[in-house]
Amino acid sequence: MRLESTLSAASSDPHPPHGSVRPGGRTARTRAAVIEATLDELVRRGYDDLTVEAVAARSGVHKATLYRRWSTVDGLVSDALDQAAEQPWQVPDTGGLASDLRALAQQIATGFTDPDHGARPTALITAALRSDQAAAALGRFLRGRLAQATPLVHRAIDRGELPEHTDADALLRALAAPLYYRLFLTREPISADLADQAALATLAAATAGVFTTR
Amino acid sequence: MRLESTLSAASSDPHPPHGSVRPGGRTARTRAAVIEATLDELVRRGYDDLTVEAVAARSGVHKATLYRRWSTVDGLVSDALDQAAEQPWQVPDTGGLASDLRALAQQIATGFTDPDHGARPTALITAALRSDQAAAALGRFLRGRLAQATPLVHRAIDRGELPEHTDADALLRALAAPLYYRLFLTREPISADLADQAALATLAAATAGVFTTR
DNA sequence: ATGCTAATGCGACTCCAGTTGCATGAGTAT
DNA sequence: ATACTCATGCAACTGGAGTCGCATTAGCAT
Repeated sequence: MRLESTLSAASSDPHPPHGSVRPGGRTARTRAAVIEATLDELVRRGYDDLTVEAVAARSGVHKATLYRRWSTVDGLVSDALDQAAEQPWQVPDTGGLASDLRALAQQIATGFTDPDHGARPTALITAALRSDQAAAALGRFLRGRLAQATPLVHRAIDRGELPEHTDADALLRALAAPLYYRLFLTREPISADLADQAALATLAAATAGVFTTR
Repeated sequence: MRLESTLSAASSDPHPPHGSVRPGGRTARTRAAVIEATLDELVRRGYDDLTVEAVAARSGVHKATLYRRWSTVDGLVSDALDQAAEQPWQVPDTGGLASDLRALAQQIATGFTDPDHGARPTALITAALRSDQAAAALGRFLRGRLAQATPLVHRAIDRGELPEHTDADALLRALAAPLYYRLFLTREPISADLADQAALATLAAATAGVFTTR
C-alpha cells in the first residue's frame, strides 16, 4: 500500500521518538500506531491478554519490529506512560486553596472514572504496576505530575492560606494518595464524595501545619 | 440415565480450594512447603523470575502438582496472601487516639521496612499487584486488616476524642493510604517521619470532622 | 534523481512454560 | 488389615512467545 500523496499529518508530531537516528515520519507513525494499539488492547482485553503479537496485528507493525524497539510488553506499557507524561496538564487555579484542592481531587477522580475517557488511564496505570520497568515509568509520570502541581501550593502560601514552610510535595501526595490507594491497591470504586473528602482532609492537615518542614 | 454425572460434576473442580476433601498431613505439608518456597523465590529473585518450575524445585513438589492446585504463579501469590490474612494481628491500644494512630502508622511502616522481616511483606504485595487474581486476594487481605483495626477508632469515639459519627473505615484508609501509595505506587522509600506525618494528618482531619458520615 | 543506510517486513527456527495420560504412593473408611 | 480413593510423581507432548538472518522499503543527503 502506497502513501505517496500522503499529507504526512503524523509528521507534525512534536514528540520525536527516543534516541532514533532517523526521527522522520515513518518511525513516528510506527510509534503512534503501536501505542494506540497497545492502549486499545489494554482496554479491550486487559494486561493478562496483552501480547506483542496482538499489538502487532492491531497496529499493522510487524512482530519483529516490536521486539526490536520495545523488547517486551513491559516496554510497550512503559512507552505509553512516557508518552502520557509528555502531554501537557492544566492545573486548577481558582483563586483559593480549598477550591483548588477540591478541583484537583475531582480532576484526578474523574480522570479515571469518566465513562468516556477514564478507561485508558485506568488500564494504563493498572498495567504499569505489573512490571518493574513500567512501574519505573509510572514513578516518572507521577513525579512529573507532582512537579507540575506545586505552583498550586505556592500560590496558597503567597496568599497566606498556608504556613510559610509548607512542603508542597507532601501536601499533594496526601491529596492524591487516598484516591490512588483505592483505585489501584484495594481496587474499590471511588466517588466524587471521596475526592471531596480527600481535599478536605488535606486542607485540614495542611492548615494545621502537618506538612511544614522543620 | 446417569445419576453419577450430576454428582461427579459437582465434585470435579480442577483446582480445589484449600478445604480439600482430604486435608490430611501430606496436602497440608505440600501447601506449607509451596508457600514457603514461593515467598523465598519472591524475595530472592523477584516476581519477574518467579516461575512455577523454580517453586517446584525449591519446594520439592512436582511441577504438575503445582499447576493442578494453583494453576499459575498468580495462584501461588494469591494463596500466600490468603495465608498471610489468616495470621492474627495485634492492633495498638495505647489509651489515646494520637498515640494509637502513631503506633499503627509506625507498625505499618516498619512492617515493610524492617531490615529483618520487611522483605517478605514487601515482595508479596508488590507481587500481588501483578495479576488480577492476586490483586483480589490483596483486596481481601487489606479489607480484613481494616476490619480488625476498627475497634481502635471506636474506642476513641467512646473516649470522646472523635465526633460521634466518625467513619472508622474512612479514617483508617486515610492513615494507611499515604504509606501504601509511596511504597507500592511511586515506589519511594518511606521513613518513620512519614508515618508520623500520616498519623498527624489523619488526626487533624478526623478531629475536624472530615470523616463523619451524613 | 540517485545512492546510502536505518528501519521495517518476512518467515523459519528455537526453546520453555504449561498440559495430559498413566503410574505410584499417601490418607481414610470399613 | 484391607481396600478404596484422592493427591502426587513422572515423562512425553504441545503451543506459542521470542529470536535470527535476510529481503524490502522509506528517510535523508547530495
